[in-house]
Amino acid sequence: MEIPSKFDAKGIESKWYSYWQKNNFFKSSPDEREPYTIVIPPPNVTGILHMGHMLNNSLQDIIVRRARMRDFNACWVPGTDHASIATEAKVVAKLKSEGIEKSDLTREEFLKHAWDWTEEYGGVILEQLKKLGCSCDWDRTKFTLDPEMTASVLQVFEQLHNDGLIYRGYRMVNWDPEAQTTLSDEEVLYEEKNGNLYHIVYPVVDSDERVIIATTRPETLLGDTAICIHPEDERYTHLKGKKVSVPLTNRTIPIIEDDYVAMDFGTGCLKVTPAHDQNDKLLGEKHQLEVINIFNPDGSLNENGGSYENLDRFKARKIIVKDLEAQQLLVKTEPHRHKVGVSERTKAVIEPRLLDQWFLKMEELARPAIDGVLNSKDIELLPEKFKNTYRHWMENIRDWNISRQLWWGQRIPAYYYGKGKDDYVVALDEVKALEKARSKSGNASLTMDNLRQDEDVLDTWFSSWLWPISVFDGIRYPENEEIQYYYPTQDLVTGPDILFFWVARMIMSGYAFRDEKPFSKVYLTGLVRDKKGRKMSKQLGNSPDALKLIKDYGADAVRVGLMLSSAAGNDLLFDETLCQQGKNFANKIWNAYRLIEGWEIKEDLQAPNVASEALEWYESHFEKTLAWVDENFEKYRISDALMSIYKLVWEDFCSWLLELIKPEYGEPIDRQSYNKVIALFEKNLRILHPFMPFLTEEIWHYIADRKPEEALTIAAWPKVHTYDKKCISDFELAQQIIGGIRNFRKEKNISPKEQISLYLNSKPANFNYESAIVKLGGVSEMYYSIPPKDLAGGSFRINNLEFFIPTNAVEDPKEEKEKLISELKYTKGFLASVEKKLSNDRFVSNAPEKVIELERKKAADANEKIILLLKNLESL
RNA sequence: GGGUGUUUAGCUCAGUUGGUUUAGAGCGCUACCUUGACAGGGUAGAGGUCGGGGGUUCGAAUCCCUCAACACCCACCA
Repeated sequence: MEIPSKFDAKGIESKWYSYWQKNNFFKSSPDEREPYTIVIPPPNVTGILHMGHMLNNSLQDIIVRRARMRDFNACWVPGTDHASIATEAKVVAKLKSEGIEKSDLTREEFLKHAWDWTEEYGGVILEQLKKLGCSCDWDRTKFTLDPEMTASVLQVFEQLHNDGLIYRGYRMVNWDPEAQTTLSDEEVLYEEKNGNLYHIVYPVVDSDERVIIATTRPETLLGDTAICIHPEDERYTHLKGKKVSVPLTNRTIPIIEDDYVAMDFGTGCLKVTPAHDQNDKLLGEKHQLEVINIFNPDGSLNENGGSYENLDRFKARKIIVKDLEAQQLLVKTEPHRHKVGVSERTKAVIEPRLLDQWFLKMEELARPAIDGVLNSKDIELLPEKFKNTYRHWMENIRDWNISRQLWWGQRIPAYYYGKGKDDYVVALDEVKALEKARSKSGNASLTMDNLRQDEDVLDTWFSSWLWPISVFDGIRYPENEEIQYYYPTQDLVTGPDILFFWVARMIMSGYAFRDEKPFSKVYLTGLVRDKKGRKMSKQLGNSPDALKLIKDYGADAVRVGLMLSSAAGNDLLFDETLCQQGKNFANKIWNAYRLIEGWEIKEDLQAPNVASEALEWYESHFEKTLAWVDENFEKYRISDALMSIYKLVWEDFCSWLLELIKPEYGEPIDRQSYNKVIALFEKNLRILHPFMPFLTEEIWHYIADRKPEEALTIAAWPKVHTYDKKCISDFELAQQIIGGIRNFRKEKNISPKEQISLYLNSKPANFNYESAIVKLGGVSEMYYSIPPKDLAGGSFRINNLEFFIPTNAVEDPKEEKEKLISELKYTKGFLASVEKKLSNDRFVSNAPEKVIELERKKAADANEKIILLLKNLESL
């Protein structure tokens, strides 16, 4: 069969992916083997594959595939996240483009749209993962809004509420006026913005005096309920107990004192707006101030805004500033650069707002999660540097606001039956709620009509924090066979940006609901950045199209490209040329096979020495490399593992082994060498497979006609055997000598085709692999003797061996001399540094024996070499 | 403002508890090679006073101090 000279990934990827699926290689169910479980960090259901997904899912696939080959029961659970804010924002935007406002829809109508959207786009990202080669058990695909997932979430809510950990609180929350929802602190971004510091006059009541206050938000003066000064601020002490009138209103407010005020900022005098600022709220509580809310949910002013009612907050600000100016109550406007909180999703400026919210107490939940990661090492966090960040966050953990004013998500299972603060019950459904409400209120005549379910939904993370448990339905059925078998999972691979949102909370939920860690190891990948070091994001448009990369280079090449540059936990500067490198590598492997496949085999031919020696060396070298690869895998140094395989295949297998066993053009190869080289090539394919599943499976089936049960995907990962270390070091010497000959040829302009003679004074003990030197060095005659005196030629040295090659090309003894002198200079310098150490008494008395011995050997070798070089110089 | 981390070849990074030659890899670069696996290739080579300064030590890229640049996280003084 004719094999094309260039490897083309396009034709084979879907072929092998469906082959794997058809044969159920990715399916897992509990059996007698040891499980190896990974739950996928569920991507947003409406998301599309970006570089971050490519990186962390490639990593997971590599780990899972290797585990599968090592005869673990590998189970990679896929799924998607409903991502309430992100998805709802997308649906709202889509409806808007169709002329539909969310506010015109009922909850049910809106959810219908959202589900339609989910059904249309929800499978896309999972299909994209298949293109990348991800070996997930697709029959297990979960979605965080699946009925059984929702049931688990509600059950957990009820349980935590019963335990008194969930409570309602009137809290200052981050309000997004555009999405009209609260945001968690993590969803607020702070941006440096140019603003103004407005100096506003507050006239003191019954006095001619005026107090000047600096603020960045003049419109909030409508909600001011006090002015605050520092008790020791002499500029203002005489105003104690007085009142001021609020400009543009007819209200008067007290002057209070608190050392919270910074005397050196602004005018040292602070306006207090308890309804719209966290710190002001605390001040207000302390001094029992009135709370005046001046905003509507959409950020416009409400009835407390007086004549400014219904104006948008920013419009109101402008007008208020103008009005203040007109009344000469604005004394100064100075530019002020400060950070403003904006919504991560909508970019709207956050408005702090007091609202009834649901909170989860975290301190108690955090305790075992702190211990498990930091003390008992029950969970390993890689790389370790994230432990500090983890500790810092966990030890200062704050209660979690779990309610969101959205529709897309699990609706909070709280039902109100009366007007009182505690007139509500938490129940899994309406029927149970009614029952509970009747008994709690003592009113048996309550009906469904009296019940009103809370309007809010739960934070998305409140469902994903249960992910490793709920995908196996371990919340509802804690004793089920699957959760018992697969939990705890092995590895979690994700980005450091969600260490707190998600990872820490999963750890807490694992200990809380199963009394056991959710995973043994957390592997945090770096963020993918572009060449300029910027984080890849849709906004910047600097993220390459993941699917286009796969199309252009092939999935294997993209995987290799990503892995080559991703040291654990370090950010990864992604450059498309890495994919080209991966593609070149795929082609190299492809052509290595093409070479072997093209050989004619002759059955009764004796294997030449050069081939059997080289094969023997590669066998040992493979074992040594494999041991190193395994070690790197254990440490999650996937990049290093790949690099050593890359070099093994490209350099050792292709450039050394194949070149050595390659028969002369047109000549056949013996059966024994052929079988061995094929067997070794197959071993290469096995360890390459987790990285490059498509290419390797393709070649695997080219090599032989194989049944599905012999597929590479389920073949065994090789076990490390003992190997011959001497054989490796002897071959290394031969490699150096061949390098020396090649260098000599280059310097003397001797064509690689021209055969040479090689002289070596005498044959040293470890001088094996002569056949390799002869073949790759282009040596026709090898002499173990001193070359005849009058023979023209040149010399070079490897370690302390001196080689001589006769050639007429050497015309320039001056050049030869210079070379010797520079070699001598280097060696002398080196010897001097070694002798300096050895002549230092303190070194000799303090350093370990082994180190000293080593230095002595260095000195002896250097001396020997100097003698050799001097002799050469003399003879010139 | 508080914290964590990074700084080694043109680029991206290793360097495993301080001691194996006077620091390594991949890519890139330079020169030469190419009808016979692969130019998506081969061979050889050049390239770094390990961010600056100070200290500990017989010995420092590695430990300590200090300065600088950069990155990220946490808090949010109106």
